[in-house]
Amino acid sequence: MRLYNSLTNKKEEFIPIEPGKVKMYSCGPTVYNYFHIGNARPFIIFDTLRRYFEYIGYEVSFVQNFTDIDDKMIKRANEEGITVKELAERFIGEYFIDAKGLGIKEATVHPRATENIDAIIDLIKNLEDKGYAYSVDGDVYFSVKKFNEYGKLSHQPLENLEAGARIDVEDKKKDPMDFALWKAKKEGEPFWQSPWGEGRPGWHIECSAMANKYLGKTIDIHSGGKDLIFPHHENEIAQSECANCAPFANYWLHNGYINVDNRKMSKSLNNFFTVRDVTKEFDYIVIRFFMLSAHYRNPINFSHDLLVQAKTGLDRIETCIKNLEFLSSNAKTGEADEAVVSRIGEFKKQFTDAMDDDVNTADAISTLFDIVKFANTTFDENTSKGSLDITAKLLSELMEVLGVKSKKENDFLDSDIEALIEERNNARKNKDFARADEIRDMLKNAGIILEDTRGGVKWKRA
RNA sequence: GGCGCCAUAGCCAAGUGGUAAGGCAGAGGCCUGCAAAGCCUUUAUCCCCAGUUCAAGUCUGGGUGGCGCCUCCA
Repeated sequence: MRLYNSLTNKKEEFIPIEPGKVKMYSCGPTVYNYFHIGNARPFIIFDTLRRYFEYIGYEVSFVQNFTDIDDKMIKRANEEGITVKELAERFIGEYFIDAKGLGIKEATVHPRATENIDAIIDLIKNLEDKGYAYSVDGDVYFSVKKFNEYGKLSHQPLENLEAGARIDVEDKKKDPMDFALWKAKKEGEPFWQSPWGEGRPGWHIECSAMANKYLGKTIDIHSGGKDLIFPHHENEIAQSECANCAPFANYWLHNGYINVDNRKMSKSLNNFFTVRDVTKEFDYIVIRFFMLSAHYRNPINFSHDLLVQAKTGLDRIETCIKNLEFLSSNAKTGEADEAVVSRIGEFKKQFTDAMDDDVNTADAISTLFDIVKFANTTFDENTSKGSLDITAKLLSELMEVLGVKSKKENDFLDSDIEALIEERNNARKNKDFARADEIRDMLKNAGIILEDTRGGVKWKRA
């Protein structure tokens, strides 16, 4: 398996620290709002990578944090007139609702910054002891100049980064590039006791502390959106490597942006759509399928039309699985055809080759369509049950790896539906097409689609 | 100013130097009580210029256009 490593700007063969195991850390949301489509991309992409690792037999430890204390949290909580903790509880709950809908598996651990203050303080103390950090009036800063590899992820020499650095008048930093590890308490803000007095952690330090605590000094893969490369990930590297005297992450993976009208979707540009809003019109799983339809490092435009396209494409695959199940239920029992078994093996390889190539989900999805085409053109009511079943199984399995397998339900009981279909069949036999269409329309309105085929009537939930 | 990314059909999108996957949409046809689903046929020389090579969408150089990071941001 080859992965594009932002650290080296190259695709590299993935070699885990421990054979058969993968330790992944992915930056999670700041829980002050519903997350938007742009936020969703890394969640979906790296969940897909995680699923794929599991599919090919790896044991994955996947850590994704919640940032539940920072400036944005405090601001929003004040606006809402609730505590930061209440705000966090609320949006962590909302996160899980959307994440579940999007097929994002729960991480092995979802640590929260506020529940790991001890680990954060220990890490800062460690840095201070080693001379990488200094305190001023209850603030603690990391001294960037002490880490001579600073800039290795963003591939920028320190001078270049400095050129753009903003110097705050109030700042107590010794150097404009230095960043806060710990912030002294301000009036009305949540705080914790520390060796430097009452205060709260800076943003970057939490990821270093939690990655270290839950995964160890060196992890296999650290991932997040491209916009986290600088300064967030650069700072994480500095903190972790100075504290541990060990490489922080062997592979750094970064996804491209979601654009709207070719501009980056972001909160500051205020051109974002929350996932929750989009689900008013499209299924969660359509959003996921849309995301996976392009390579994760490329930018993708977000638009209504593209979601419609995604939905239509996804329907084609789902319909195929339905059709295979239908044929199978009526098939004369039989062993799978040798030729089919062999084709299935080829398709599976085609899929894994695509995924092995830096998680090329767009190519992997084209394999699904190839299987659909194969099934649609070669199978009919004379096909053996075995052949139909292994094909349906592979399709379902690969859909599951991509996390785009939908579970549709509605209020109708299967037995009710079957009874109505029976009634309609009788009407059709008697050429009472008016009644037949009436039943079909009624079911359609309830989200059940009927199809008349040579083998009988097929139905599916829309 | 520094660093970097992208440019493939109406839309989306893959593509290890050897003569352009796949999906969506459109057109025509088959099947069909109608519908749905499906099938068949049909739609590109890969932004421009120059170069390397027997051979380039794929490498090199130069343009043009779009975007991003350098400041909170997935």
